[in-house]
Amino acid sequence: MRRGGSPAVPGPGPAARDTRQKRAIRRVLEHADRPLSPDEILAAALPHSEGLGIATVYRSLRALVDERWLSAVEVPGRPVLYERSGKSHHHHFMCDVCARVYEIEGCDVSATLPRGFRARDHDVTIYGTCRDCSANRRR
Amino acid sequence: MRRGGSPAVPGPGPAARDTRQKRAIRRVLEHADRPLSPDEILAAALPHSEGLGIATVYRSLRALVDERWLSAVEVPGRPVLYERSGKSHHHHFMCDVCARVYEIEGCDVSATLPRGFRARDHDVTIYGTCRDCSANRRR
DNA sequence: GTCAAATTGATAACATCTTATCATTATCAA
DNA sequence: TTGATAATGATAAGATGTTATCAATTTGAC
Repeated sequence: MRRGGSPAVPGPGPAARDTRQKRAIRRVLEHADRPLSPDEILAAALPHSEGLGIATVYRSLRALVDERWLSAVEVPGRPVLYERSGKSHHHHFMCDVCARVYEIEGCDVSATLPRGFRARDHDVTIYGTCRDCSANRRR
Repeated sequence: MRRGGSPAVPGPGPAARDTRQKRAIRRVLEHADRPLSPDEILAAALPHSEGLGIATVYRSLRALVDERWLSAVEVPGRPVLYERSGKSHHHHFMCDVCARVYEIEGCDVSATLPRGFRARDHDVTIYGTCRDCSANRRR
């Protein structure tokens, strides 16, 4: 059970200050109900931190991933998304219409690999129409 | 069973010539045992068509996808790969070591989607170590 | 063989996403 | 409050993948 008290890096590093920007970004990610892109995170955090810049978002995301507070979610054909670490095993649903990515639970995968292949992990992405977009289209 | 005699575009377009370059590219894809990236296709086709350029590879790939001779395969965090169309339903395995992508058959997925979500398709990507890399590492 | 025009290859230009730079500002231990 | 310095924001620069440009070449109907 790899958890890493401190990041894999040597020393504990410099100070690490608690800023309005980082608080806003963490806040957004704590309350997100789906993985978010850096742009979405910026947009959602701006109201809590006027003037927040995209560079700070990227910097904070990198730091939060390093300290394992965040996990990167990669979906085919989209930029990397971010979600809180430590969630139970789950997969993702990408809406054809709005391109948002949702988490889905209870997904079973069974595969037989060729001789000599060893599996370490897997991703499942389901494509379709999300609830909002189904409703808006009335069909 | 959508097959499209002619591409979704209006007219049948201009001539369409049979060139050494296109033949080389089609040949590579016909004999590939896994989805290939544009760079891999260029490298594999070069011996059959000296001086072949990457621009021609991209042009040809686009044309072949348009006429449904090729399908694009998207894997998280990698450039788009291409494989022959018309293969039976299958998924992909990406090697952690060499980053090559293989096709795998016989993969079952079952998921329960939230109310209002409708699935249209799905992708499964399994990560691990391929046969070559397992063998080379002797462990 | 001719020749209009499709195709090619080299490369510049784009698109997109991410990181580096640096002057300015904010943090927080003392 | 002070002050060393971490952090920020604007933006340039980088990385990567793909497309456009255009002169030169190749194709193929005649």
